[in-house]
Amino acid sequence: MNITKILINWYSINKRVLPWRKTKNPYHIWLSEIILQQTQIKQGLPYYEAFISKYPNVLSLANAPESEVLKLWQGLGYYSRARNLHASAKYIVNDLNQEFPDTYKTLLKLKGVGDYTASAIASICFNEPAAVVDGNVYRVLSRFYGIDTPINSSKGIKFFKALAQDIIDENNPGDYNQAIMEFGAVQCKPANPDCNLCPLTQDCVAYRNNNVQELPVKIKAKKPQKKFFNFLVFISDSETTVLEKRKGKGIWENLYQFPLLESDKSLTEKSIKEILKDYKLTKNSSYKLTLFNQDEIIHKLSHQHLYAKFWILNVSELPQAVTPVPISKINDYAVPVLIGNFIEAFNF
DNA sequence: AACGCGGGGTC
DNA sequence: GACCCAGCGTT
Repeated sequence: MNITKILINWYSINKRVLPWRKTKNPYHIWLSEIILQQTQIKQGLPYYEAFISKYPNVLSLANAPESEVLKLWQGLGYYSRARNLHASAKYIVNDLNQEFPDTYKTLLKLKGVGDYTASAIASICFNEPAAVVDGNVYRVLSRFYGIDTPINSSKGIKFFKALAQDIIDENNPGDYNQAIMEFGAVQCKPANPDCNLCPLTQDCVAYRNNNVQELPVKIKAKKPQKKFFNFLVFISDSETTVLEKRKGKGIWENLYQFPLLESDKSLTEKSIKEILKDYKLTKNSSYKLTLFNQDEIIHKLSHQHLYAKFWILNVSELPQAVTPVPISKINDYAVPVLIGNFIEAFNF
């Protein structure tokens, strides 16, 4: 038996029961695929349920405000996925008359849908033989065929896509695609795969060469940068605070945070007070400054390590030119996990 | 071709 | 600490 048939057989026996495996509704499949980009099933599953429940179809998603979509996405990370999901829903409703794209080529026109996601939707929903290549597929193919071309080089990306396309089951592309991914997730795992109960060992080159653990090869990422974040948590006598919407291209675009002082190194109370002189805080310029966390909170992201301090700033009135947020409404705003954890811990 | 983008998980 | 996860868009 060849690898294609073995994988499909294995999948028919071993596949996990998941809500998006009960449907071919392209809206549902699309939503699941966006949520699962760079995200494990365990983490994404509750978000899928919440989105299906709140937005049962593409029209309801398109009609929602972006702020509400981001709030529902809160905690999942890679927030451009939520913004692009929402923008694409509007595109489908406004430009495509609510008709979901049904080919690899037209699916690619959706923001946030690249080669992987277009192939997944086209194959699962529309039976188009487009091979998916995700982290699982790279691992299974690099080991089975013994290929040490780096999977994140342009050469590797092309090579593995062509290889996957070569072995796809043209008559059953959706099941084949899901089979090889599920196999990578459950059997051919990154660390300590149990090759003793693997149905592919007969022809697995890495198994024969005893270098399963060395594959796939990946060009190493550079180390994350350190950044120092000082948040100013205003609390006025009338129980209001200040949140600002993050703009620009960096992390957490369009999410909310307390006013931020970013620096190259840790700021002291003295330097915070120095900066506050320029704020013209209140009519009588009196305030009380308290550091909430004596030790910096270290928030680790893939590309940055954030060292955060939350400064509580009790004032009689908020500064001019800010929109006050009633503290009672603070949980209506989409915030990064770092901010959300603080709000929960501080308990206002 | 290289980089930025989150947060949770394993080993 | 290193690495991974149903990747994508930008430069």
